[in-house]
Amino acid sequence: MYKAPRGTSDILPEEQGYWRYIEDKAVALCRLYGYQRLDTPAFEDVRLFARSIGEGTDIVAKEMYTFKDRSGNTLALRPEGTAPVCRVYVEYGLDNLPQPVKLYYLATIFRYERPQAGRYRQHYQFGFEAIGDADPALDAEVIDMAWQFFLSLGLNQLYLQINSIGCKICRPPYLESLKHYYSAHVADICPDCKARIVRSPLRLLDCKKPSCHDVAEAAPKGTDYLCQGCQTHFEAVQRYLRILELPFEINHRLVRGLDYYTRTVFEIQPPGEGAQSALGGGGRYDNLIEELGGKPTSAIGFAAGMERIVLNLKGQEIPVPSLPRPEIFIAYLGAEAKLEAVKLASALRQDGIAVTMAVGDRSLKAQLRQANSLGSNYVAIIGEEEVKRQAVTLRHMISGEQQVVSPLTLRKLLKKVTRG
RNA sequence: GUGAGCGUAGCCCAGAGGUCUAAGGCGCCAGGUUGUGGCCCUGGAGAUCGAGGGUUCAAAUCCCUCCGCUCACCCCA
Repeated sequence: MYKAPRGTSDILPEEQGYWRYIEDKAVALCRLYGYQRLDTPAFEDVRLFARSIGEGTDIVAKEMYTFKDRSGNTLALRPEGTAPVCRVYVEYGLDNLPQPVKLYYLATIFRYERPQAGRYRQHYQFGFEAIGDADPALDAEVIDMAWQFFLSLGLNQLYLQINSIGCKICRPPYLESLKHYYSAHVADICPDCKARIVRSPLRLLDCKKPSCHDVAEAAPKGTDYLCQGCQTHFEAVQRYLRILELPFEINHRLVRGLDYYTRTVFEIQPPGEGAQSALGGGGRYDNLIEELGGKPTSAIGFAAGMERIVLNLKGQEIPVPSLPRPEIFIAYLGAEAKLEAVKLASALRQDGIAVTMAVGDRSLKAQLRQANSLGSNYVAIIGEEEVKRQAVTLRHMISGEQQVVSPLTLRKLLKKVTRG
């Protein structure tokens, strides 16, 4: 028997309420903040990702779904959402629009990873990017927007963490100092961290092993090494966040896994200890557009994992609106009545009313049972009696009241009742 | 890539060598009402017990291999 590939999942009708809920909130949020939707292909030239995310990152080194197509081009299923947006910005000359350009996406992301709770090989991300300005007020607006998104979903007790990882001027000296510090403490750290000293020093700070905790706590702080520009920027961001009354905290150990980040990085965490728990994260990437062939352009963005949001909505028992149900179910008894039922269903749909018609010539009892489980408020019953009288029996499923009316009257009644 | 746990009907699961022709609940179908749902009652369908091999007089149950799922590490949303 065929099964969904490892790390992928099917979103069955009964789950769709969560997804519609999240998407609706995302779209409403983007309207409020002035972001426009952008859809890009599921795959891109592999180099777009390799260059932007960083050759040394896990995502590029071992997690991309890379393939050659029949003409020999090497493509990759998108492993993140920011690079394609930047590609579009450069390719279509969006630098000619008033800046910053604000775009959002709801898209599938693909990474070849070992699946576990909240981590999949295909997942959905909602993300938004503001490209074309370095104003710290824009950082604050993006962080605010991310925070308001989760608030609008009804999620509680979230943590907002921010940090600054500097720029290409002040980060190298900091990394040197970090390496120097850790080299002096190799005896106290885990084997993974020893490897990180060379491979990805920033990640040293992120190690969750208790044994490394003290060493990381005492490590040089990136914010102490910021150049004048980055320092001023970071302070300004915090000032705006305070004005917005966002409950942020500075986490000196917050770093992010993609190479393109500069200055502000931030993450939103749910309550509890979950393993790979970040609901969303983002940051500034002031060099990326230029690296992709555009003019030097500052930008900042955010992305959230939709599956993790669903997980948290369920965990916090947040109710989501139920999906639409048929307004009326049409039951029939006998071949002649069936013809009338088909006609009535068509007429009601012309009126814009959601109709489910019974099929399969089953007992009235079975048909009503089905109407009940579909959750329709009304059932129209057409049997021999009704055919003879050119009428239908309209049953209200909540009160149980019934009346015999003409098809025309039925249409008028339903139009009135289902409006609004 | 590493480690741990788990695979019994569509779903949740009992079962721990013979009493298993595998129990129960949900769901599904039908009847209780010659044309009336939700509650209740009755009945029914639905399981190569993940696959293959082995031990044994006897395997859902013990052993091995494989496959799959889950959780954790790594890393990320």
